[in-house]
This record gives sequence, structure tokens and C-alpha cells, in this order.
Amino acid sequence: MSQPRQTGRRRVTVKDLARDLGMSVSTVSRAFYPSAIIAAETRRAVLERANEIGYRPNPFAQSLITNKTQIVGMVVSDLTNPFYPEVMARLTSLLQQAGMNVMLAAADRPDKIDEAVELLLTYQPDLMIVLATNLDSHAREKCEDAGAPVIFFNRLSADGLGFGVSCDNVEGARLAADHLITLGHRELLYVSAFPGASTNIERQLGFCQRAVERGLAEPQILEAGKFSYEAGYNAGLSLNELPRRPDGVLCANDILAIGFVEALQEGLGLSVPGDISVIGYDDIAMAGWPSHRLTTIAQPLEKMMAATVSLARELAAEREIPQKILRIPPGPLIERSTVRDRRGSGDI
Amino acid sequence: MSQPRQTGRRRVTVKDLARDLGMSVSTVSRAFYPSAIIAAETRRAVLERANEIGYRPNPFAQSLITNKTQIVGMVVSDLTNPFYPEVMARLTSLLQQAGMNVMLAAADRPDKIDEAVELLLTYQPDLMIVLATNLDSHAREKCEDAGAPVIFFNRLSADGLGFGVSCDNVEGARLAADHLITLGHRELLYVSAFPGASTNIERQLGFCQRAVERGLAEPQILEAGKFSYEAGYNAGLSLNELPRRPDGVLCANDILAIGFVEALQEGLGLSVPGDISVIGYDDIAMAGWPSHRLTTIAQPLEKMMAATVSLARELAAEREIPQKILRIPPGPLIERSTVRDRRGSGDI
DNA sequence: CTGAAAGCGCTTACAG
DNA sequence: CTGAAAGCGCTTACAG
Repeated sequence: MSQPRQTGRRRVTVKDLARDLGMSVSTVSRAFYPSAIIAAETRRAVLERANEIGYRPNPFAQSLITNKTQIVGMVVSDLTNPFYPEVMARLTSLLQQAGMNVMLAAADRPDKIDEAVELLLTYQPDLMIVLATNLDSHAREKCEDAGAPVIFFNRLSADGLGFGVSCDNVEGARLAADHLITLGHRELLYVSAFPGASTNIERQLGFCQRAVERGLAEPQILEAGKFSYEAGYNAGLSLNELPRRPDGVLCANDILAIGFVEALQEGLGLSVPGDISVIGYDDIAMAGWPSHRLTTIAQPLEKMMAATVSLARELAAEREIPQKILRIPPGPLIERSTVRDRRGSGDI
Repeated sequence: MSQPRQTGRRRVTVKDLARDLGMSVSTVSRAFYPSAIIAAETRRAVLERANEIGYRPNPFAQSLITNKTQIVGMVVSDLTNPFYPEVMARLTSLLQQAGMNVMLAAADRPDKIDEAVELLLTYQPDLMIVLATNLDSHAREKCEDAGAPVIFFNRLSADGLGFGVSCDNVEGARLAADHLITLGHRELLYVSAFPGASTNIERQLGFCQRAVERGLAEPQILEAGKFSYEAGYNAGLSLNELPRRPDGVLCANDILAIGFVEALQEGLGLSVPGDISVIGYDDIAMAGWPSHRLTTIAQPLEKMMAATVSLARELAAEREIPQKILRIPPGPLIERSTVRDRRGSGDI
């Protein structure tokens, strides 16, 4: 049963299959390329027999010639935000169904991501997908020089170059502002995460913009610094340092919001939504748990992933594609229990 | 700046480097193999120049000859348990530092994992690591036949074959039982997750075993069915169907415990630890959040990962290694706020 | 210690 | 439509 590993039966090659079929290797090889010129009957025979004896072209040998690897590199760094692991698994699964394989580049510290990418590049991925972190322009250029265009998922490259798939965060944040304002909130706050992240920038922009459009003062900003539970918690603890006590807040994302709310409740003894209303962004599974019941803006995840996969297919086919940013409309606002109706509660 | 992709500068090859140095390709090639026979000075010169002009051996061409790919396949399925994403990222990072690259096989449904593995196998990984899911014996054999031994992380193969790295779950669960019993709990319950998972089986075993050793009745068992928040929540809701009301419970893992506790509190209006004490297993970050403050048995994660990486290195070096299971002693019991001292509270 | 040559498993002009 | 040949970028006996 479990033979010594060495002995593992030798992989079957084109030669074996060709001999078996009494054909040349050229012909056999052609059967695997839909656009190759070969008799239909011959192709059928080859494919059938290949299946029987378990032949699959060796992708390494293939890529030596075609310069395509069917490998997509996935760059991740901080998987602490529960939004990403699921995306990662689903995306990988979809990509595999499309015949591509994903290779990972990971680093504990964002500044060490460069090395990881470099190693990955060695395998000449057809393209890269960046998740849960960012790539500086230098690293992005390195990828492109190596022939691998990069797709930024749920975030844009700082310099606006590269491909991108993300939802309309400005619009999503406006939804949040509208919800709060309509329900009578008058003193708004935005809890900011990593200041350089496009998602953060856009959400802040949409939220503030909509607030002044509707006649409120410019919302206050609290810098949490990162998209994490801890950052949200610490931000919550520092609420009292703000010049004015807010009654409605949008956090840069759900995990931040969850930490923020807990700090308000446990640390400051405030009630959410009694004293303050809080909205998140993403609609991660946890946001629906009884312990959080966080009102939030959903991400159009299915559409974002589908867009990413179809972009990946195009890119892998090496059609010359101009860089572009795909914008998906934001998901709806999901009402749960962290926002209260403050109309007629005695404010102006 | 951003030239058309086609034009990307051609990758530099051994030939280029050899010509540049005025040496043969054989010599240049040898410089990259520590065990190859080559003059020290020659090697230095080659390596230095390679670095300057950015030459790296093409791993595809290499593997065609060496039959080693430096690729480790990572099989994942359900990333819903927060225990795994971090392991995945850290492990990948460590493996990369050791010069290996990880390729992912993912599936939404566990029963579709086979296809994903098959596709991955095409790239002839040197070994496989199975995370957050299981592989049936058939799939495992397929991997081994393809020359890729498999390491099960935090779980054992159902048939006990393959390599494994996991903590001593029996011992960990005994710790939990001891803690509960010493603090005066008398009616114990084990909340079981996926019945076939070795972790689940071992934890149940250790817990029950220790309880009867210390003179208690055999603990009751509640079947949650999966390692997930939802499963734990539903199990919690069905607490009243148990013949006897437990006062101390061990859940198969943290995420299950968190769901379980929330159901008790929100659904049944019980107090934890007032009415019932609950212990988890893993010590995921979330267990320490103010909203949960879950008492739990920590996993010796660092050691488990280090053991996995060193096993991976051995396996990649193709030394003939007999299959073995690495057992790490469990981490300590972390006391937080879901267990109460019941001594002298009026029981027997 | 170094170089010329064969060969890994494939694809793809080039003839026929 | 099919086959023989060259070649992708490497490594590794084999001579020297």
C-alpha cells in the first residue's frame, strides 16, 4: 500500500501517450490546444486515452515554451480582518475552477512583503492579486516588469495605477451618512483606519461630503490607524478627547467598528445605540452575531469576486488590456442594533 | 514608464550570465548548488554577478530535471474558524523564508476539495499541508502516488496515516476537566464538533476520561456537528433538551464556545459563568476580547508551526522519512471570565 | 575544477 | 491534417 516514496509510479508523458496511440508527439500535443489544427476524431481519441491512462501535460514544460504559467500570485499580509480569509478561499476556488492555480506571498510585516513577492515572481505568475494589504509602487512595477499585471482587490494602488476591483466606497459612506442624518443625528464622527488606504480615504470622503451637503458641520475625525479590532478599541477609549461628543459614527470597517463599540461599552460605560449610534462597513459574518448586531454597509462581495475572476481570465489570456478600475455599486445598508432613531429626542 | 506588457524586458538566463562572465553554463549552474564541486572564488564571482544583473534560475526548468519544485501545496476548505487564517499566513511566510512557495487548493464544499487537489498535483508539489479541513484516504494516496507526502496540521488523517502535527489534545482536555472539577463543578458537558475530526475525538476522550478518574459521572455529550459559531449557537439553544442541567462545559474549540455562550445568554437568558461555566480550546484572539473573555486551553501555535516547517524542510529534501505524528504538549489553561468558582455554593 | 553534450517534457514553425 | 526537428532554460553525468 504505502510504498517507499521513491518508487512512486513515474508520471506519464507525451511520449508515453504518443507511443500508446501510435501517433507523433506533435499530434498528441495539439489535441490539448483548442485552437490547434487537428482532425476532430484524432483529438477525441487522444483526449479519451489521456483520460484513461491519466496523462496531463506537465505545466512546467509547457510554460517553458508558452511563457504562460496559469499561476496567479496572491499577496496577503494581515489576515486579521475576517473579511479577507473568506474572500481568499472563495477567490482561490473560483480561480481553480477556471484552470488557474494560486500561489501565495505572505509576510508578517507589511514591509517584508517585498521579499515574498520577489520569490513568488520567480515562478512567473500570469498575474497578481493583492488582498488585505498594499503594494508600494516599486513592488508593483517589479511585478509588471516580470510580466505580471496586478489587480488590487478592495483597495487601490496608492498611485492609482494597476488594475482594481472595489465597491463604490464614496457612495456607500454617503448611504451611512444619510441613514444617520435622517434618523436625527447631528454630531457626526468618522473613525479612520490606515490613512493611506483608498477604502479609508473614500469612505471618509463620502461620509463628510454628504454630511455637509445636508447642512451639518464637517464631521470630526478620530484616527484609529489600522483596520483592526485593537485599533478600534483604542480609538473608542479616546472618545472623550474629542472636542465635541458625537451622536453618530461611521467606522472605516466592521472589525474596527466592533472594537470601537466594545470600548465604548466596556471601557467608557456608554450605551450603543443609546448614547451613540455606530455603523460599520463590510458586513462580515460576525457583524450579525447577537454579541454585536452591528448596523453596516454590505460589500457586494459576489460581484466583486466575479469581476476579479473575469478580469483575471482576460489577463491570463494576455490580451492587451489597458489598466482599469472596476467599481461595483455598494451593497445595501443592513439595519441591525447599533443605530437608534433620535428624531424628536430634544435636539434642535 | 508603463510600457506595453509584451515589451517587458526578457528574463535573464544562464546563457546570458555565462556569456557575461566568460564561463560555461555548467559552471554557472553549479554555483547555485552548495554541494556542487566548484572553486570557491568562481562561485563567489558567479553569485555576485547574478545578483547584479538580477539572474535567478528558472524554477520550471530546474524542476524538469531535478524533480523537485520547492512548491508546497496547502489544502484549505473552511476558513471560517479564525484559528486558521493566521496559521495560514504565518506558515506561508515561514515556508517562504525557507525558500519554498505555497500553492493553494481551496473549495467551498469539502467534497469538492478533491478536484482542487488534483489540479494542484499537476504542479508536482514536493509536499502537501492540510489545514482547516480533512482529506479522505483516497485523496491522500493520490498525493503520495504523485510524490507528495502530506502533513496534517492540527488534525490527523482519519486512517492515522500521513504525517501529522498537533498538540496533545487529550492532555489539554484533561486540564480543562481538572480546572472545572477543582472549582467545584459536578455535572459536566462536552460540546462536540465534527465527530470524525481527531481533535474533537481526542478532546472528548481526555475530558470524559479525567472526569470519571476524579469520581464524577460520565459527562454528557451535546453534538454541535461542526467547528463553527453557528453550530455552537444552535447547540446552546438546545441545552434544555439535555437530561441533566450541566454546570461546567468544555466546547470542542473557541469559535464553537463563543457561539454556545451567546446562545445561553441571548437565547436562554442564562448567565455565564453565573449559571454555567464554559471553557474553549485554541485561544484565538477573539477569545480575549471584552465581549467574550473566554477561558480556554491555548494551542502551542509557535511550536506547532515550527515543527511543521522543519518537517516540511526534511520532506522537501527528499530524505526517506517514515511517517510520523508530532505531538506538542498543550498550551496552558488561560483563565478569563467564563468559569466561576462553585466551591461551597451548596452542592453535595 | 571546468566545459561540451545530452536530456527533462513539452510546443510550434516548417515541410509534406 | 500529421510528423520530424528545433528549442524553451536548466542540470548533470562524462571527459578532460
